[in-house]
Amino acid sequence: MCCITYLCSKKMGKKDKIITECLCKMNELVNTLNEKQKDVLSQAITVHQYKKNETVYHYGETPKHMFCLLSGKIKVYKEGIGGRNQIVRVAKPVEYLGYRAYFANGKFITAASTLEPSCVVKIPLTVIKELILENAELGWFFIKTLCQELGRSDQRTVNLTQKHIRGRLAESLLYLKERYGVEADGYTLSIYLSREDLANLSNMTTSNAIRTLSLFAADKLVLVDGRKIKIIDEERLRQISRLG
Amino acid sequence: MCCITYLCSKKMGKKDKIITECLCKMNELVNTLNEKQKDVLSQAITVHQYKKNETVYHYGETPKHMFCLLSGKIKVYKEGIGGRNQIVRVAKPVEYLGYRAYFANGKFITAASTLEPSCVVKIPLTVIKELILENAELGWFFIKTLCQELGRSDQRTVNLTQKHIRGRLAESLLYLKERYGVEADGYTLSIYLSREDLANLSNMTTSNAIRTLSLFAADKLVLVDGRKIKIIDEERLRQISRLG
DNA sequence: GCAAAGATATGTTATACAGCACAAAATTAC
DNA sequence: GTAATTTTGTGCTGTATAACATATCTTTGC
Repeated sequence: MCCITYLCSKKMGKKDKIITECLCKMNELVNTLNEKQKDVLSQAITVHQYKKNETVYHYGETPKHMFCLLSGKIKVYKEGIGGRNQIVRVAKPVEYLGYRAYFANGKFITAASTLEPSCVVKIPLTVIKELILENAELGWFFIKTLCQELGRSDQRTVNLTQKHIRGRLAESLLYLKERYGVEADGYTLSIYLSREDLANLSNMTTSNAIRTLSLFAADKLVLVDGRKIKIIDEERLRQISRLG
Repeated sequence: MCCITYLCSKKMGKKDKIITECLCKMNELVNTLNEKQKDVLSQAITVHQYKKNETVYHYGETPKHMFCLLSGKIKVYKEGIGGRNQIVRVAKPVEYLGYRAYFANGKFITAASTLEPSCVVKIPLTVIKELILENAELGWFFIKTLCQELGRSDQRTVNLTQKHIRGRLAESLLYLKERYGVEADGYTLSIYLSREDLANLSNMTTSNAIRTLSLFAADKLVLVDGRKIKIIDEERLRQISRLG
């Protein structure tokens, strides 16, 4: 991970330009702020480039910053029993991470790492908390986001516990399509996960993720080429997901 | 379900007194408000008495009110595959329910019903939203609450998916103790759930909830008398929950 | 280019748990 | 007080899926 703004610190003009570009991408959040608050934020943030498979934050750490994913992809996961990880969500640009634990007065109970090279803005949590307490509209932004995530989390609990293995994998593939979309061909998922990550997302062993994906391919529901997955028959996939 | 304030509407003094008492119990929320906002709230709320096993809100309904549980106990659950319900959380006084779906712009994806006779305040969601947008401190109250619930939900996902049946039941018993506490004897859980509800909380069949609870009793971890459950050996229960 | 390490694939075995059947006990209804 | 219904308890069977073993294919490092 390297801090872009630090690297550019000797050419202040360029640094300011980078920060401005970041704030522009974070418009959904920034638009709630007045000029003074925008200034406070722009003084507080730093920009960082992560390589693939780098850790953004660790389980058990005390949260100091929240993260805004500007480009790339990040997985948020819990370390489960016997080294088996459970991916609880995947983030795409422009989404925010790492504030939940701080707002709930606790340490991180999840970890996060990049699935691809990613550009991330770090915002000190003390600054965000102050801004929320003086700006109700910003608070509302977080409330909406949290409510959506809580809904998704409750949904996931039932999906992962009650559906059979085929239903869980089908659900995950549809989830990935909904979150990251498809490439220009209209079929290939715009994310290349390892079978292990696919398994961790679907609450199954790696072997079973491989096996079940092969079965889906044999049934002509998907077309698999290494980590590229084309979703051919979305309707039947949806049906499999529904029926468990 | 009957509306207490309506029943008393001819004696305005008594009605006002009831509303004031309610606002007093809701102090954690009400303390964030100024006098004018308190007045808006007190004009908007109604008080309702629910019998045991009454539905507070249904799956699929459009949310119009949020609920504040003043006394009693409520379960929030999702209808799963094949009629098997999954209890996602249980509420105790004084906690708030039914606002998530509205803030996320959706319909209820859970249902809620009383586990005991319960007194509930209904607050129109439009009123709460307006108050949040003009009062950052109230927004912060909801952010904190949501962050705690989201953490609990993520935790539950891993517990329910990765732990074995004994671990899941142990976890549920500890969860109930932590949420509702124990009676004067220091051991008996202050909530009497049916074996079916205990199963729905622990993601297992009713038979297995009964069987596993009997095993716990045989192992002298708990003492069971009908729906009364005494937790005898909390330390070992905690161990079983940890190890899965 | 080759060795080493990691990811993917597939078959076999073991087991935890659901599903079902049925009995006993407790609660509710009349 | 008796019948009907619901809840609780126990045993048996089947099966979904984890766990393990092993082979092949792919990537990485030198």
